[in-house]
Amino acid sequence: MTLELMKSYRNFLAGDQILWRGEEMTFVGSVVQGVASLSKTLEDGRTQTVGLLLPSDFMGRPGRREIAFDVIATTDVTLCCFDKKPFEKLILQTPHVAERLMEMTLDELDSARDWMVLLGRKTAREKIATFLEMLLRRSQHPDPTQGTVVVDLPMTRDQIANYIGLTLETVSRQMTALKNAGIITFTDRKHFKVTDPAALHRATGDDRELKS
Amino acid sequence: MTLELMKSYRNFLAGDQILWRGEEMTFVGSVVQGVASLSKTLEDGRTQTVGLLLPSDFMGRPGRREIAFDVIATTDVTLCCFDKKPFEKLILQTPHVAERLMEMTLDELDSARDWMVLLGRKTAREKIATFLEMLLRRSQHPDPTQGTVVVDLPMTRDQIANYIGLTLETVSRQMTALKNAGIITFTDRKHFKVTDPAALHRATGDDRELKS
DNA sequence: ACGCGTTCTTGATCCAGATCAAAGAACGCG
DNA sequence: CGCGTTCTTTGATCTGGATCAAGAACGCGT
Repeated sequence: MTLELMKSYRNFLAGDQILWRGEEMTFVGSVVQGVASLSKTLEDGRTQTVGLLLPSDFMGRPGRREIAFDVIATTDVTLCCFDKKPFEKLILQTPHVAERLMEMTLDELDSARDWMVLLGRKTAREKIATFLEMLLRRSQHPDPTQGTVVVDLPMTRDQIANYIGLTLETVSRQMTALKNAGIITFTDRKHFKVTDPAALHRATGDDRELKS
Repeated sequence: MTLELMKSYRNFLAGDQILWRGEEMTFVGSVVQGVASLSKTLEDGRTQTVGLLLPSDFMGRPGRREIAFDVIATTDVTLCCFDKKPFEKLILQTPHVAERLMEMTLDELDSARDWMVLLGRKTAREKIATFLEMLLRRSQHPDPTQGTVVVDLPMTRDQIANYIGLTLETVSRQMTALKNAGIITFTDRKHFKVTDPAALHRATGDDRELKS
């Protein structure tokens, strides 16, 4: 009856392919820990990451048989999975869950569109700033004292480049530029602090707006 | 009870702003004829079109209070509208409609992601080819004899540029390049024929796949 | 038919970011 | 601890598309 009974956990190592494009999906689930990326590949090998799954993000689309992109574990990942069939049954029975799912899909659509603006119109620096600000916003601040918090940078320069439509060299250069501008500092390659959040936001090119 | 009773038509002239970003949406609806575009603007005026509404496309997101982008009439547009409140009530009562809505939202999400690949990774020529092929696919062939059909190009070079992340000059150049390559011909600025659909597809950079 | 604003094409030049190349860091792993 | 491997940074150069700048073609109203 309840979701609890049909729940299972799956683990993947960094680099593992979780799902292949065109593959039939047998389960839905959500990310417990780690990061996974949704990506598409052109015939000649160029790839574009079309979405990131961070902890708490939902994966899978009830009602769809197969998936339209590859899902790859960016870091080691733990997924909380439900078999698709019973899950779909549950949706039919509980309108509340269906509503929530619709809500989440609309959120995904909104962020996909925001990303279209980034990919189509933003400069390299604005892309990096937007990406880092997004990580800051989504990072759970274990200590939300408004002091600078260390943010996890859970991917390589190359993976970042694929997500924001640049090359890894440009990613590297723009990140050091942001560092030299005194906006961020790196504790190591995979962790950074935002020393000047306002300047970071200004560097994104977005309208000033703090919304939810 | 039925949708028919709460239906109304609204007309807009080319260039009219149908909805403003942040505005509260009072209705949902679908495009009867004409084309509308969904677009976002950066603080300095750069804009990116994040979606096109062609005839039969649905507009509006039940459950969401306000809209996250501007909706502008690209050509003269006729909308078939329903007041949002009663429409939402209808959804709650008819799971079938809710399902259909979910289906459409997932389709939108998929095409948004395809567009992310275009914006992030495709060359100018591939962008144009992809755009034209999309118009060809979506154009209702009044005469589906597999001869070359005249396709409507319902927007200016500038609007196209905003949709595919280029400048209007590059759009113009690449379209003449495609013409010179013998792939398409123009009857006038707003109508073209695809003389070599296979070559057009090859020019898109996409995997060969004909799916639905 | 004519004039005028708008849109489109074409040419010349420029530049942000790609590409090519080569050192440095960090990271296992035996 | 040493050593190959995989990442990252930094430098030098190249280039696709942007930008700047005229004209040419259209479309519309009178």
